[in-house]
Amino acid sequence: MAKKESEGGGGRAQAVHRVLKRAILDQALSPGSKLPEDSIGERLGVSRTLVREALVRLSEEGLVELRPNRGAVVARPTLEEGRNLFLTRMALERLVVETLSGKLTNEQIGILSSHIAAEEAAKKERAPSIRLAGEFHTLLAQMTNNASLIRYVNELVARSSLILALYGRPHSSECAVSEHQELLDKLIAGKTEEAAALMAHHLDSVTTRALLPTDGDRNIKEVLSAYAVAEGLA
Amino acid sequence: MAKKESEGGGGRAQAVHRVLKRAILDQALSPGSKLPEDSIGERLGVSRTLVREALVRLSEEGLVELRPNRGAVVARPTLEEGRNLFLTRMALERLVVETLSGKLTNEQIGILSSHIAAEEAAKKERAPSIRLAGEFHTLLAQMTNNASLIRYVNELVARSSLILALYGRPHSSECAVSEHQELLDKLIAGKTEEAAALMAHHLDSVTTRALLPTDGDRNIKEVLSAYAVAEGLA
DNA sequence: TCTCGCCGTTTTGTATGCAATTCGAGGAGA
DNA sequence: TCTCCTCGAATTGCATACAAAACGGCGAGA
Repeated sequence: MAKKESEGGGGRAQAVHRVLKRAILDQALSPGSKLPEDSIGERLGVSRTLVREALVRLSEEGLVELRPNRGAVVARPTLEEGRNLFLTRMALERLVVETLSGKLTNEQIGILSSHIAAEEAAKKERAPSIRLAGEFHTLLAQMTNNASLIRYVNELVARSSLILALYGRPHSSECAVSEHQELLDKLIAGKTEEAAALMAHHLDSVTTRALLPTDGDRNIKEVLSAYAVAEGLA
Repeated sequence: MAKKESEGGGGRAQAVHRVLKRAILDQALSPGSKLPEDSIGERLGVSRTLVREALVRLSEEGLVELRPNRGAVVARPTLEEGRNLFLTRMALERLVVETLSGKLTNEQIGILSSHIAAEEAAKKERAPSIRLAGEFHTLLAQMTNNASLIRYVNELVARSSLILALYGRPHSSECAVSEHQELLDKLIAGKTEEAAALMAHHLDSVTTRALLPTDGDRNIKEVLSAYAVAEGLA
């Protein structure tokens, strides 16, 4: 009845995919890191074939960049891409909110509440709090039962971690836990427009708080990189 | 200056991907068709490795279903998935409209106008008119310069073709050309809300015109399939 | 000292081979 | 006649082998 191999959907290729994705989202592999097929395969005990498949998947999700003949690296979204990504995220999460408003079951409310509690508890540790904050959004999406919506929100949330890793202020809480609680309250009360506005504000505050680089050197690097890509200089 | 090999981004894997995608969107490969790795590879003059990579990509885009150990088939979205997909599409295309409203350049207007003219000209032929109608939407998305938005709209438009292939009425024009023209007018005039409403109506009319099966047997099959998946009977 | 180009090393691109799994036909038993 | 089992054929899962391309160091020339 129970499957072996640490559960998971299907074959080992999926497993490799999950491992890499997790490592990227935990920032164990930070943006720009090289992802050589053979060393990854050696470390994970699989052949390059499977690693390659996982890398293709990750590139489709926008988490890694596949440079022809030059290997894969963890994606390094530009500031501009980051802003656009949050715009897209807002459009989709608005749909999430509209779909869920006033329709949450008690069970769902319980799940969300305890998740918020977990966020509160982990507020001090940076890595888990980032992950939990993202999970709140994917959890909401999940509850819509809309497959494409779920997939895209998941993807965008994952990529948001990359953005925040690159451009986020070190000590700002990316998602204020209280905002999650407020949002949940509005959703329960069925106040769709207020909930949507709150979600918009929530995401917007993340972008303005995080995307405007605070310290000069980061700023300079970013400015230069924008020019560099425009000139094809990597 | 000009690249060889029928253009295209990069390696042959991408080429295989494009070929299959095109074939699926043209309905030369209809939903449910088997996609055996070796026969495809043989036909295209590449090895199974490359075909496999292309299939993985297509499955990430939702165009093919990858059944472990049982091969790949062209995706056969359910009616429910279709409805959800159009909901997601609406949310994203609303963002497209909001982004573009009042900001189209003359060059862009020209491109869109001549595209609409092409749609008008091809109105009689079924396959090209479906493709052109989709391209109008991807063209709009393209003009937002928002990479993630572009990607998702592209994907959703492509999958919409599958939905329409499965559930569309044979003789309804899926996208009324006149609606495209109206939408363009509103965009040029900068009437954002009217344009958004028009886009919503446009997509909604597609779903209601097309997604409600007209003939009884199709209806029955679909109803049964919903129950079947719920029971795990494929 | 700086730049450019050559060549060995490393890494990717792709084909192929073998093991494992699934599918389907045909036959035995009821 | 219908069901179930068995076995061969076809297909996928995965590893490996080889060719091609990119990276990096070294030395020649300015």
